Amino acid sequence: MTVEAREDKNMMEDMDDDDDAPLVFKRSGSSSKPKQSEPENKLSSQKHNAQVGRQSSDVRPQNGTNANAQKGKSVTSSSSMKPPVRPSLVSPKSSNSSVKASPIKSPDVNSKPSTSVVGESKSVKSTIKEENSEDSEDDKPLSARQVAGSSKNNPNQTNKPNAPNLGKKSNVPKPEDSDDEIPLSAKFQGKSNAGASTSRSSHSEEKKPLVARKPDKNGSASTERKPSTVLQKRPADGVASAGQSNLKKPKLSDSLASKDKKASVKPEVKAEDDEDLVPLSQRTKKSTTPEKKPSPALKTNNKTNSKTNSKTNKKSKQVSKDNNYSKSSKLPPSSGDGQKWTTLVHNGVIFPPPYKPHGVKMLYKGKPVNLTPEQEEVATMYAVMLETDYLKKPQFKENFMTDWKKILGKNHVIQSLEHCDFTPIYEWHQREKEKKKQMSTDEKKALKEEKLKLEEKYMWAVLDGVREKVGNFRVEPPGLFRGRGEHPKMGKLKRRIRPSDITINIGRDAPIPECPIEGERWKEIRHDNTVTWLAYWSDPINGKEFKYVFLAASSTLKGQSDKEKYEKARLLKDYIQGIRTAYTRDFVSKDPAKKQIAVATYLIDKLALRAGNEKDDDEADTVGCCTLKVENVEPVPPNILKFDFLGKDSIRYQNEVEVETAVFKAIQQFRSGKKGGDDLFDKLDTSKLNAHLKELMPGLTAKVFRTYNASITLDDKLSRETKGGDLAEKVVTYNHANKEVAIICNHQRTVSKTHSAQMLRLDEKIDELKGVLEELKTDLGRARKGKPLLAGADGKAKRNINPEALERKIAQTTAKIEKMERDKETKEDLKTVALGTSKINYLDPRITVAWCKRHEVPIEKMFNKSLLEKFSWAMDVDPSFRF
DNA sequence: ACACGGACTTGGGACTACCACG
DNA sequence: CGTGGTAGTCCCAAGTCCGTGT
Repeated sequence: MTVEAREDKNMMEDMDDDDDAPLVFKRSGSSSKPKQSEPENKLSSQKHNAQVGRQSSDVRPQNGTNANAQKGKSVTSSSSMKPPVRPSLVSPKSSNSSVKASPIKSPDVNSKPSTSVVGESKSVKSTIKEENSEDSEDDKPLSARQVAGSSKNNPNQTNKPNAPNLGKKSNVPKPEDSDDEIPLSAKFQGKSNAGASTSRSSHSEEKKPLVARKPDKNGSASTERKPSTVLQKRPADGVASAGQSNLKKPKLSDSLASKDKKASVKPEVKAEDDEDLVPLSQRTKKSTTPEKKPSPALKTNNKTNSKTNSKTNKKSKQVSKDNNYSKSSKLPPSSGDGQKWTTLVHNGVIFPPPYKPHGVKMLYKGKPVNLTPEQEEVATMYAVMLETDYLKKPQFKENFMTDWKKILGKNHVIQSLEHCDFTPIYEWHQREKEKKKQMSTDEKKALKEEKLKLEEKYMWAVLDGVREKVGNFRVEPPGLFRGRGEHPKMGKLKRRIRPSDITINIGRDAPIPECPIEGERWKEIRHDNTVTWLAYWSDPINGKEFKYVFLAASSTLKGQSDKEKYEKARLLKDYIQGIRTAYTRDFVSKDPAKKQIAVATYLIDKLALRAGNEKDDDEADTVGCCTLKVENVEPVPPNILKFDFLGKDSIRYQNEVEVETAVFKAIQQFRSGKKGGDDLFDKLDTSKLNAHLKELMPGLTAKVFRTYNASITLDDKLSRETKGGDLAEKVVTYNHANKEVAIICNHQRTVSKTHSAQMLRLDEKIDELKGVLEELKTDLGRARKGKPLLAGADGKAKRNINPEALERKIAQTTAKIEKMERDKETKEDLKTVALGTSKINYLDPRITVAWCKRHEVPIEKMFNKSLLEKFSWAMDVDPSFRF
């Protein structure tokens, strides 16, 4: 064992060296290309994700300030004591949006797609599209649509056109934008086609193989899924390339070698990208379709392969795959059987340093107490949190004490938290922090380098010959669990994770990472290429859950998956109209289950609500669409629904929305005869909902609506609201669109503690500038009349300046004031809205990249370094790309 | 039909690095 | 040159969704 490990090590190191180059995208220039081929593949397959979509703007929750407040979390400052604060606030800004669903034209929804057909469909669509071109409201978010309908009322939204149909919706404070421009709906109808229905998918049955374990080198047992045979070494190429990084070797057979592949691939790829050109509808179809559905044949192959697995298989597999389909079909290699990689090399994970006792004594009933290092460690975790709001929560304290007592032992002097005084430890900690802060820049730098050196080898993995960043190679240090909201387990001790808790997943031919802690060994070694994790351990707080180590977001693997997510959302565009028509029809279904599904789908589509899985009692009490309680939705006649509930992360969602009468009535009916805490949708859960959605579109799940609505909204707003203007104005336009999306998705943040002070300071500065402006104007008047200028504030006489110069100054000052006022507005506006989350997770980066290209905005203005890396797959999109 | 195990995405806040300012 | 505001990172919790075994 060890031996082997060693070898690896070397390898890796070498590689590392190569790369020093820090960032840079791994993929080579064309970068995306290579990948592309893969991505497609994936689509087809399995799992994954679909994601979300969203819609209209109207809906936005009102958050205003309140929202923030609500979150209980936060704030460290203790001063305020309030307990957990949560929601109190809230008042929304009122908005209501009205939404209506627009009924739209086309009839049927269901359409399930006929399979094949891709080509056809495409063409069809295209035609359609062109004709109608614009409109289709479908593309737009519901809300938007509605709004339009409602027309006047909604000020807010922005969105969509008024197409004829729209339903009405309401209002909300936002101004209306120009929605009008939008076209109408035309398109929808056709869409259906496509898809194959469903399922195809892939399940890879094989996956489960299980595990036989054998002891392996590290002593840990290794499991293998299949009978594997011998190991072959990893293909040389893999290694080689590894060093470099770039090309990923395709899984293909060696022969294909990257080059060929690329070449061949490219065209394909191109095609995809090109789709952009094509009308939306077409595009989507094209791309998506092919990708998604693997031909049966393929699947089979894959499966078999996978099963067989083991090295031999691997190789052979690959080959075969390639041959069979890969290129032509576009399927992703992985697609069929769920294989995610062929070779995987990494160095495992790094552990936090062992606890270093500080010896500072806390007081119990006023007297210093001796604690063992273990006891002291836990006491310190608590002491450090002295100034946080957590320590105001009884639940937290109780859980902490329960766990700490286990370590103190039954007869320890410390029996009650009440008599504990952690101040000495807290102060010691503050001093340590201060010391650190006071270190010179050089010292800090040295420290940083030292750390880097220690961690470097863990930062990278080589997957299929490509060097990729590892996301979280640091094992979580022990600490006190900080749950969000009113989590029943907050304050519990999260114990230290040891190597014997960790399962490593690595290529069969790769050396097993050396266990970094002397005398210990890994729990298990696996060689499962159907998953992407490099290591995992079970969560010490909730033993049923796992903590995984994955590749970073910038990796090809994640990039592919991300792209598939957006492609799926784009596919929804083709189905959305039919889906909306269908659920609208079911609002009045006699079948209660159907009716609930229809209403729930409507809410998910219109409000971008999350699915809402069931939760255990030992988790914070939060809800999503399927788990909404009667008390969370209040119908206000004639047709307004007031939502108020805690969603993911205990973030409050408050919104008033105008809905279609049928929905309004349905909600009233669902509520009747129930208590506040009862489920609004008693006949529904996420699996039923998603099963239904899958019948409407292959791979469709609730989250896809969020992605769809978020991306379509951005695309729509950008195209509608970008006027000429300078760079700064364009950026403002983008951020405005981004903000709309964040509001729709209810992405909030707490108001910074210094927000109000900052606003005041801005006001002061503006006032000051205004004073200067007045003075300049006075000066100008005098200068024009030839009078000497008045003395300045400092009492000194000013030099006389000619009127032109004064005018210039006035213009400058005026511009400065305007800019500051704009900045101030934006700041106030965004104080509770977080733009980052949607940018990272919901907005198809190709929309942004294409927009930047079209409007000559440097992409760096919109994406920071991490985002650029994460979205490297989207960089070469055609400027005409539209979601 | 379900409960449950499992894998992967999404999310806000703490922490840091960094940059403009007085 | 300290500072404070921020933008960017890190951290890890909390969701979604799939497959499975019962």
